[in-house]
Amino acid sequence: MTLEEQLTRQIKEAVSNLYAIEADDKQIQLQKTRQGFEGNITLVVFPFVKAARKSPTEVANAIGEQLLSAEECIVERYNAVQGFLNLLIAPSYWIECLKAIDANDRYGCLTCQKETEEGPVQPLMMVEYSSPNTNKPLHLGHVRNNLLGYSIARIQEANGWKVVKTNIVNDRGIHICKSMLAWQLYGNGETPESSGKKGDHLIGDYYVRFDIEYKKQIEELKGQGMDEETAKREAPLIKQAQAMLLKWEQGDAEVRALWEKMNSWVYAGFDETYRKMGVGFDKIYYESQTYLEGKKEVERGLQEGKFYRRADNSVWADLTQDGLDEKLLLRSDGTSVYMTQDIGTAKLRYADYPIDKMVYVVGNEQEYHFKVLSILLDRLGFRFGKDLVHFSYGMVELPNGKMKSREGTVVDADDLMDQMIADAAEVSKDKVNRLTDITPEEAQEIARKVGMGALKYFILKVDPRKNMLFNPEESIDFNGNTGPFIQYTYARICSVLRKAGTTIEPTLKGDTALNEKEVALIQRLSEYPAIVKQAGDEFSPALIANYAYALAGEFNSFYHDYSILNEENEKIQSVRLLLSKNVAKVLRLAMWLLGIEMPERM
RNA sequence: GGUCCGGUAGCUCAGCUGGAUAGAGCAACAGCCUUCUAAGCUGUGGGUCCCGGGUUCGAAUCCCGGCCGGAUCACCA
Repeated sequence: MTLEEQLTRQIKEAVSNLYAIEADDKQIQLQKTRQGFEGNITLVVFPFVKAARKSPTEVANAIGEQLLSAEECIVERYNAVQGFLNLLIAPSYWIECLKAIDANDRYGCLTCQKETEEGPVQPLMMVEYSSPNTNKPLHLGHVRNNLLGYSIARIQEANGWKVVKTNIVNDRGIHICKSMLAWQLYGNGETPESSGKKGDHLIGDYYVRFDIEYKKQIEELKGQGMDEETAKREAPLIKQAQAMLLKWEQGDAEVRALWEKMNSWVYAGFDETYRKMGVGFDKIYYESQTYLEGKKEVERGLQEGKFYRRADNSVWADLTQDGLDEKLLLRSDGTSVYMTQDIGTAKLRYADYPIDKMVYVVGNEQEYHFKVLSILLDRLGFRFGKDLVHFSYGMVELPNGKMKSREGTVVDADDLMDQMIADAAEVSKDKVNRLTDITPEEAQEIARKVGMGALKYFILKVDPRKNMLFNPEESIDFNGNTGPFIQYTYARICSVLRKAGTTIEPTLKGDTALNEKEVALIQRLSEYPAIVKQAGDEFSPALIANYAYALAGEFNSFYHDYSILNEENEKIQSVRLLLSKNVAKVLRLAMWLLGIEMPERM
């Protein structure tokens, strides 16, 4: 039972005795005691003042007295300030609390079950993230997506779900044809080997090239007196790309061979990026393998009168009843669009897995798309349509606005990661006073963990729903509210524990004295499971990050003020060791949920 | 124009399911390493919580109306 639960029960009893108030949980408002007041936890008594017909202070004092005389009293002292009843919890409670935390290696991991005919089972959540297009390398926007998706998967696992991480690779479509066409026209047979470029970067360069040449053609046509709209439609390059897409859908051998070759280059590049980022998937879907299923579903919907065909042969869904527009599902030339593919992918996924909850980690720019997808799936008779969750996160913006691949104003994922690791290596070079016995390989490994930790934390600490700013001119910090700060705290504890040597047995007695900072730390540790729960409910890695920062900060303050290894009182030393060990454990568990590795030395 | 999201210190962000004196980090300034790792700790300065109403014992937080910024409403994905 948590502290809050115990107190809630006792407070209910108290107000019932005192004022005959039958309080519900919502009225029992407990919060952490504010700095500057004595106490650990505070009851807000305003909700009882009216019914009690007493002043707030009187009510607070009366409840305080009741808590002191309660059976299994855990309150040592109390003080009442206006309507706030500050409670100081007895040290023996905190010692027991610490022992319980120590005994649990999977502290903070919750269980979750759903009832079935065969008994309770773990429910399954599928998390889709990353979802790259195979026409360009990953950039910082994708990094946010990948880190969020991966972290969300781990957080939901900690909340008791069975999680299947999935990736839908957008490996076909007009944008892919643009890269292919540009390579065909201007590439002179260039390959990753011949150019020394990573495959995804090579392809990305041709995607940019297409746009440059296309724009030239548009300008030319406009110079001949054509209006912009027509020029965009009539430019030879776009017509060629459309023709190529049509050929692709018709299975043209030559186009397919080119497509296979170029995609294989991209996948080799992506694999490297994912490995460096430390993310992975349990099941990968390719749109080239799901779009036909989508087309079939659209055809079915058409036959069942749920969609309609226009005179130009294109197929549409009328969503005006749902307050939305009309949505294209198949182009007039019969080729499929994004929506078509997503319908097919969804169907296949539900056929492959007993999904209880489907989560799409996709940017907030696609909110309309998922609203429509949900309605379309529902209309097609899929029970899961209504339940899909679009985990909509904000954009990463640069000081001069949004990133645009075609315009080359992107922060490349590979470059950024390399830069972070190089910066970390540079910083640790200055830390000459320690780690003298370390090999260059170990040093590099630490730099990798620290650099990636800085990057991941930088991104994940921000509320995922909000847009965030990245300034390439300013390197990501290694001091203050950062990943390395937390890693450093962890490394320091590891160092202390190494020097303490012997394994620490939790043989603590309830009468051990605790200082304020020790109590604050234990209390902070005790909050962790609730944070994990909340992070799961709200899909927010940021809550975990902020928690870890607060915990590390409190530990650093404690570490500064009190010695652990030089403490002469054995009882006190063993409490401090046990406390340190568990702070390290929770930091590691929390950072694990963010996908951040923790170096034991740095 | 419709819909959605945001606006908190010079900058980047917490806090937002209503509670005490609105918090961190960075940047600036001042201290702390013969003592468990100074990627640390301590302190100083810095705020019309976009504006105006309303609800309430109490509003950065909830409601309404503005202002500003972003996203979206494609035979793009």
